Amino acid sequence: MSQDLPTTSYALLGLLSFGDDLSGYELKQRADRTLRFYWVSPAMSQVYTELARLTKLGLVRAREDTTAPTRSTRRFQITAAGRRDLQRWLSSATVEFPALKHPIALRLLMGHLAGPETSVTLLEDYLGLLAERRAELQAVRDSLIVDPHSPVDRFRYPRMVADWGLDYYESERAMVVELIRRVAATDT
Amino acid sequence: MSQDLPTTSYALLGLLSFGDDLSGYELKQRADRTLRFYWVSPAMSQVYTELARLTKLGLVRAREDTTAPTRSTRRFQITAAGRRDLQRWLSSATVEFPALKHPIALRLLMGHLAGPETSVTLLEDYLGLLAERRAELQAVRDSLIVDPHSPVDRFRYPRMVADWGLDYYESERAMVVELIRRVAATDT
DNA sequence: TGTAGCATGTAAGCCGTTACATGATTGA
DNA sequence: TCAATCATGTAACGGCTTACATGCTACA
Repeated sequence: MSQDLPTTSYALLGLLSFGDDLSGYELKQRADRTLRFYWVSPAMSQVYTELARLTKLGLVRAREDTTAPTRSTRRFQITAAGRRDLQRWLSSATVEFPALKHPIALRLLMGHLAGPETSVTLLEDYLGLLAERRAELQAVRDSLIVDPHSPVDRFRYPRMVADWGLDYYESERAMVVELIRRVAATDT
Repeated sequence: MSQDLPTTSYALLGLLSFGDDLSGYELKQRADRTLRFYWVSPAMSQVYTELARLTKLGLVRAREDTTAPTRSTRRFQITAAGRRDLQRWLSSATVEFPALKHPIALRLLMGHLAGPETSVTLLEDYLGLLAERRAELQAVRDSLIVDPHSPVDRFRYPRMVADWGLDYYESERAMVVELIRRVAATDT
């Protein structure tokens, strides 16, 4: 009966659509491994809030793990209704253009205040961050091997998305190198 | 005296650091032409809220345009303190990694639910949006010509940022074309 | 024995949005 | 004269964060 949820809800629901059921804690970990690179990694508290909402809407179902005494681990799985809703969202929602918040580009814009040296340093620092990120995503990509137990290749699409990200990081790296050259060529 | 403002405040302040004074309305327009592509374009209401805050902090100053009778146009200019504060922010703040919210990548991740046809359509639609955006940014880039009245080239850095964006759009286009190929190669 | 990781949640608050409210000026 | 654009603001609220609160389990 859900009309329109925030995109992050569908994102988390989507992470539960790969066939396994996860605790809130595990869902957060999966978000950190995938969602983080092209959406957001929601805070733990939001993951639990979101799971509560999705449960109330009947899009996920909790399976209480009653082995533990006090605070039990609740594992969530997507319901048939949830899968339907996700499918509807995937085909119906109008596609928005990606939103980029790029602090480095923002700072470079004000290069006339910072000066060429500071701007070059900024870009060089960014190159470092970029290499780190790239390595993290590469590790994720490497773990997305063809699942031998699955009849269909579950990770086919996640692999494509990861490759997309890696390609993006590479093109950023190349352009930042070029920008450093251009800034350094400024006569002071 | 400002300790730490949200980044958008500094972004708007930065737009006022190019030498001319702007009304809230004009500042919004400038944000739409520049900031939009790699930060956010704040809502009109926020531009005015932000200008009020920056004024209270002494980082911008309003010059009342008393020619009009009732609702006068207030034009804002950056103060010396504002310029100092921006410079401090530019050199001190730790650089955060860019945050990307990419609804298309998010949807592609769930390609196993949507199916290859829907996924291809999604990517093709994105290609259209991308071309539009590219054209918009190209128009902005073309308007950033060397200012003959300015002793230093005011738009040198904005040009670099615009070129950066154009390069990004081009690399996205190429990768999306490749992704369409890969999705289409799926056996159904 | 104590710390890191697993595990779940509530409360307060920030940043920004949309909706609402108002009015002047310019040109078709 | 009517619509579009210029122009300025307030109110309500949404989405997400950080800070806080709690407790178990495994291992060094």
